[in-house]
Amino acid sequence: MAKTKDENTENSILNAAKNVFQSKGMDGARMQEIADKAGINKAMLHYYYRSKQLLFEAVFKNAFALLAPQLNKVLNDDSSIEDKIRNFTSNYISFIIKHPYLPAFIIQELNRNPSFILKLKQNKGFPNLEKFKKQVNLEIEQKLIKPIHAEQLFINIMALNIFPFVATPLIKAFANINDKAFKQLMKDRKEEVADFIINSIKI
Amino acid sequence: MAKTKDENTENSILNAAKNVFQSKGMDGARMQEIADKAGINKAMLHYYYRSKQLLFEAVFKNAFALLAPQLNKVLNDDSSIEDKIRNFTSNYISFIIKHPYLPAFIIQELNRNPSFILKLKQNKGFPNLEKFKKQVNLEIEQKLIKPIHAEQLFINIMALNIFPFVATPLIKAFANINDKAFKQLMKDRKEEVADFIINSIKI
DNA sequence: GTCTATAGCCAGATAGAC
DNA sequence: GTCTATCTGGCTATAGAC
Repeated sequence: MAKTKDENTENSILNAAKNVFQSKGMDGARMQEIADKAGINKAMLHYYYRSKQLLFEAVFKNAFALLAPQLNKVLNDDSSIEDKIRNFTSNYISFIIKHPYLPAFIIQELNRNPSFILKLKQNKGFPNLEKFKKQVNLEIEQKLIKPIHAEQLFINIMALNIFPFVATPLIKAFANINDKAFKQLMKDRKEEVADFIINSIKI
Repeated sequence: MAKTKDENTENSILNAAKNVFQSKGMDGARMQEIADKAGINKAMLHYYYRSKQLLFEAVFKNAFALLAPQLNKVLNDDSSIEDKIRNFTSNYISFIIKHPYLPAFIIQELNRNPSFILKLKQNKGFPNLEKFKKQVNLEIEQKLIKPIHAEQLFINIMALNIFPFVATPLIKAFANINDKAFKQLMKDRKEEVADFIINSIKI
């Protein structure tokens, strides 16, 4: 419907497709709705992207390409584990507040088709734990942090940062809070999550 | 296909529907596949459950009814916060290892249709944070644990326990591990997650 | 490049025999 | 209760005019 500021048709399609696919998923999305949101005709979708599958893949790859660099930041820079956790948590939650559908979308579609990630792993920017592992083990040796498996620490960081944005309706229902209160909780987490993790591992 | 030990048709349908809906989701599921898995005809599905929507709701409610008591355990018994966290973490991860699709299914379908949870909230067994909040605040006052908002602690407990089972393909790819190694990591988490949380909050 | 019209298929639901 | 056959609608995709 709204053309916002997409210069060309191809871009307005991709933008509309992003909205529809990320909220409805591949199976729930309808080409007609994407066409309507892009303000063009259904036939144009096929003219530019050949098929629903290919349009979906374009959206998915874009979404993943936004997420991956955020992770690489925590995995591959040279700051201390503590600084990494603080920076990552703050940056990442800010990032997701701007793209709230993104993590649930990626997770849902990977669960639907796990082999999809094999293609992504080919890319050289694909996140990798090797450097992070060495650093964790080094800081344990230096008695800077308590013993912990790097994989478990990594899972914990991911979980604490991402989960609330994936399970939003569940959390709002259990905590019995409205949208405004939920958003405030998420803002607070920018610092609270980092403190929580660091409290747990620092000596 | 396999009838396992479903006495009657209705049950074998529900069981087949559970498998298909939980792995494909509402939109991706096909009535034909459910019929095949139940070893009966497509028309029978409608005879017993009238529509795809109603069959789905039966599956969803069953799934949620399995999950809720697990949460109520941590929220409403009288043990200390520390004991609750240890018990919950161990029990919950054991539970999900037996039902690996369950959390992703519930979260995905609630994201697809968030208003669905309003109906669930009517049920008297629906998890509620009030008692847990009071207990957290009391233990903070008694200097047993560090100051933390009960909602944030609750989110953290949920996140650390549930997230890896929701984002399994992502974690396996990032950590570059196979299925066997992943399962071992999850078993280890039965104790590691509780230690991680308690380390963070205890004084 | 953009549109209308329609082909072709597939899935959910129903009718009706047994 | 269980089946086969079929209706009906909706969806992706394409043909073809402009």
